[in-house]
Amino acid sequence: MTNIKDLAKMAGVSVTTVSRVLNNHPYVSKEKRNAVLAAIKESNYEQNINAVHLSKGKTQMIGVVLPFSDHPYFALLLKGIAKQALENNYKLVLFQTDYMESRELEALQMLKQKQIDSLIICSRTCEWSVIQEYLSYGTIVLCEDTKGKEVSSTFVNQYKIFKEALAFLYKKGHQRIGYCIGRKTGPSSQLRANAYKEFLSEHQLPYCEEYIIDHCNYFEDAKIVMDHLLQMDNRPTALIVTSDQVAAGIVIYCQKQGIKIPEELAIIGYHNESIAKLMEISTMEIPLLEMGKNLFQQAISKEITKEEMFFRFIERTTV
Amino acid sequence: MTNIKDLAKMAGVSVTTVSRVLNNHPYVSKEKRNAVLAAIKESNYEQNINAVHLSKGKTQMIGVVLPFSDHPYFALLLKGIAKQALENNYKLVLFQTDYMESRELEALQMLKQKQIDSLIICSRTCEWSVIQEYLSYGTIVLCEDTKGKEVSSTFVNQYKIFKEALAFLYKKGHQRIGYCIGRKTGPSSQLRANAYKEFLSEHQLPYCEEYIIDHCNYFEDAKIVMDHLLQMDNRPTALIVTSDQVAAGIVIYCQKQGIKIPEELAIIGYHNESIAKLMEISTMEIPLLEMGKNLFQQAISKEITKEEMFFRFIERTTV
DNA sequence: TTGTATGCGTTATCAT
DNA sequence: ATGATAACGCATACAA
Repeated sequence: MTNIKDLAKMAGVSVTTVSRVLNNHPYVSKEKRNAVLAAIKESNYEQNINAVHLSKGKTQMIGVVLPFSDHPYFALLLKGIAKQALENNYKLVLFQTDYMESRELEALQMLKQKQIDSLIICSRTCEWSVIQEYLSYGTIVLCEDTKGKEVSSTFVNQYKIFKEALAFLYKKGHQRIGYCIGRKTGPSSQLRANAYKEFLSEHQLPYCEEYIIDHCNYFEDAKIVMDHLLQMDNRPTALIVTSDQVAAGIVIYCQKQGIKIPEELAIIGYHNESIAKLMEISTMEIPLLEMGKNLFQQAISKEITKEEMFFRFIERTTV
Repeated sequence: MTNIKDLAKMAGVSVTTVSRVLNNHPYVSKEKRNAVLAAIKESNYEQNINAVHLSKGKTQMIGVVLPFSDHPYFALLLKGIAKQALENNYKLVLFQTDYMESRELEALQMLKQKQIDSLIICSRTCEWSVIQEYLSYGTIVLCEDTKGKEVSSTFVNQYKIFKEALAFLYKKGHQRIGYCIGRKTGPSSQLRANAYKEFLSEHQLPYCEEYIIDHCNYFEDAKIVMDHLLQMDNRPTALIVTSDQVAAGIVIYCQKQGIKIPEELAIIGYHNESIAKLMEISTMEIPLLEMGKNLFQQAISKEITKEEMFFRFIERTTV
């Protein structure tokens, strides 16, 4: 492996000069520049990027924390981030956490160790207080409403979305409304739970634990939902499902079981994933690609900003 | 930021000793070790990983090249890779190429620059000859049958899979068989095209350009397929679709259009994605998670190995 | 068991 | 415009 020193020798100049042409700095004569260029070509030279990183104290790499990459929500978010990273000449380091705190900590650790310049946490498991400790080591960006906190974030108003879905269903005459979520803990679910409880008390409806179904992430989780529903005495007439993928699964199951949608069970999905368009599932559209782009921009920006993205209810045939 | 030198001073030892306790080397007395540990705690010290990388010449990072992360095929592959990376304490750098050669070259470049120790190329765009040039800079792993070449690979026999799907359909009485692929170029499609042509000539069937539909990656691409199909005079009676996601889209479209499956159109999907189970789509199962794991292991292994994974036809209701 | 000295490959500072 | 040389922070061969 030839290095910058070798180049200097070959070209008959100093390492400084070599570094200058390598980094397109001014103040280097045409002759010397050409000499260096020739040496580079001849030696098949390549920068050792780790040395550059050490010297500069930056890596042009950004970490992305997400629970799993094979879920449309995160896959789309990631796609948006990746697109923007590419345009800005940054690399992405992926942390797939499965919602395990230890893995999120690893990512935070890498920020502290300077292996990544910033960290985008698409869905956090750690308490806010632990994330806070790492704020001084680099930019951290979250995908939730961070209110007065000292971090940038791009988010949608999960509370409002849920409220709107509930209101729509109520207006359609539904009184027994259930919902499916990915995990009970986590900031979004918290907001949804609040919205749900408020909705119930506003309309003096009873709270029914059974109506909340956890661990709904993939198509196949629809089976759990349906099994759960079918054994209930007084099952909900409508379901808010926080992922179109799961909503699609439920629709298909209902077809098999002969349960009419929306007459016997109304469904509102989330995100407006492509399956929702295809299957004509009513859904709360969330601009995931845009959010991904935004998250990335915030990751490389010096300023702390909070950007709320807009959602939109799309009425189709399942409600 | 306190560094190893500061620690040494604080603990009253040499940097070497500090380095030793940092790396859990033997030959350091309890007292000194404790002194160092205390200094670490007190100073809130953290290794600068870039310096470690430079010094060691390795980064414990592995690159992953794939066209897009929001496609079940690649998302699943990635999930398998990520799982294994985690267990082996490696980090993943993601290269989303959109099938653009320049982006694949960037990844190759990073290998050359030593930013990553190895590179896993899930789907390549570059010619083999250009990849070959980078072999000396680190381990490269491919996801295709690499025959006699000097690279490790984990793959399924795309030729055989396609042949088997065709044979099955033929046995069922189909003579006009079309197929949908993600892109016409690329190693897999080449093999499929060969299998297809051989199949046709074996059974003295006519080759019909129209029967091959390109750019089928997502649910929504099913629309293109159907539009294409519906305007044909003599459309195929069966379709091999190299992604269950697209297959699912086609099934749904057919339901809407009143086209009976499998009577009017038989369908064989690929991968046995979860949507295929749910919708009871016949499919060629491919162990993507396993392949991902395998790819990773090969990436960190010294030896060059080729591992063919087994596929399996799962007959359900669409054929 | 411990420490000294050197190397890793760059960039940045400061002369000239 | 050019070049010595000092960082950057750590690992390690070698010496003791």
